[in-house]
Amino acid sequence: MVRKPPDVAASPGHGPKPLRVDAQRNVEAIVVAAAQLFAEQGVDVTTREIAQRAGVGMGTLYRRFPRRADLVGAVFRTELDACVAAAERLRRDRPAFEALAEWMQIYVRFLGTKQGLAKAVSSDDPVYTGMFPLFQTRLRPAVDSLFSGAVEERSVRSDVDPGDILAAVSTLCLSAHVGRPDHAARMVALLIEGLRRKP
Amino acid sequence: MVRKPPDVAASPGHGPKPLRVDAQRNVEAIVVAAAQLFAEQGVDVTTREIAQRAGVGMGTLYRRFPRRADLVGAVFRTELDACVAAAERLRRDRPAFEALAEWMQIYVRFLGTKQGLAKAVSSDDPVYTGMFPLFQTRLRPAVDSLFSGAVEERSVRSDVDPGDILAAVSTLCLSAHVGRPDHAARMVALLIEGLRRKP
DNA sequence: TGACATACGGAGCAATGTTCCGTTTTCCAA
DNA sequence: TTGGAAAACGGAACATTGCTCCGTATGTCA
Repeated sequence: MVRKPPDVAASPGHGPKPLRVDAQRNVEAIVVAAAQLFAEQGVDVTTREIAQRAGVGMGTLYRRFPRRADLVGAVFRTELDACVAAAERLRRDRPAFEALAEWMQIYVRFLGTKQGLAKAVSSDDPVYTGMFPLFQTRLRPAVDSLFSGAVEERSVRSDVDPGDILAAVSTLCLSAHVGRPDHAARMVALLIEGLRRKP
Repeated sequence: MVRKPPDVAASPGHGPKPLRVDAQRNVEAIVVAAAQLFAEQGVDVTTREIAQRAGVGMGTLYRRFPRRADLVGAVFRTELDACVAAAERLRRDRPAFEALAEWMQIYVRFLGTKQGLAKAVSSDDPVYTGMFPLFQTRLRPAVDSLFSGAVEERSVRSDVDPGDILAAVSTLCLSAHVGRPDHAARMVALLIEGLRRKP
């Protein structure tokens, strides 16, 4: 019953079939247009508007992204990479606890710029539901590394699941409830504090 | 541009104008039907279905609840009271920190049964946006009382805003991201732990 | 270079929130 | 008790929006 998501990334060389050049061009135009519009107006922009901005028809858009959610997912995924890179950099350059705490705040700010995606992610649409696990999958190795560093350093408790923390922080940040913009940052700080190993 | 929410509670005696008896009956039928359907199928049930279950026409439903969100809000508000009552009871019957921690877990479970309302609350529709502050307003006195008890008892830090904590816990619980059902409970426990006053 | 698979565009479909309006019911003053 | 105005009712019709269909155009390759 669940439709298979489209295989559209065009990773070099090995995929089941290369897209025709016009198709490839259009896919890229669509993702760029969607990213722009999401940033400008939130994830609720209509598919019509996205297609128009990309200079393609509805049919073209839906051929590549059979469900609206697939497009949201594609844009989302694209923006994830910088965050992973930041984690790796901190892990290398800083003491473990500091790296962990600081990356969390970076992550908070990163998600803060993505307001409006909360709705999408907390929807019960299967495609969106899958997006959150994706976040986990993608970020997990980096966060695990930060965590295990801190555990070795004996600066945080060892009885918590890094995945849980990641999920909690994401939730906190993606929520549109936050009144003052620094609310999420403070709550995350508190969470990290609860994490610190007691002497 | 923002429509005024309907004044439909029919608090005894003083309102601007009493509803006609048939109208009053229908309002109640609608709220009851909506509550049932939200519980059974989530907040996404169609207005048509709600009207049908309530045995009224679309016109009747929309006369009382000009926007779908108004109805969601009405149901939401109704379910809030039990939670406030629980807080007051705990405050009376238990040591302060224990009361605080336990109420949080009650709140977690309470919200846990309301899955699917996350979407509504994190929407950017002005009516929904106002719903979260309402939660705060309604629960705030009870939670403040629990907190100030614990602060007097010197068992929690005094530099945090109870409202922040309430918001964070709500966010954590209303989120549909939680994989295992006890995730929220554990995160909240961690938050409370971070709250505890260090010796 | 021609034939065919692939891709394109956009009109049209279905679902759903919301409005409109002719009909029915309640309420109250005479 | 009753007559009529105000309030309320029901549901067909409208607007928006995600998504599908299909006749036409275009890239690809022998």
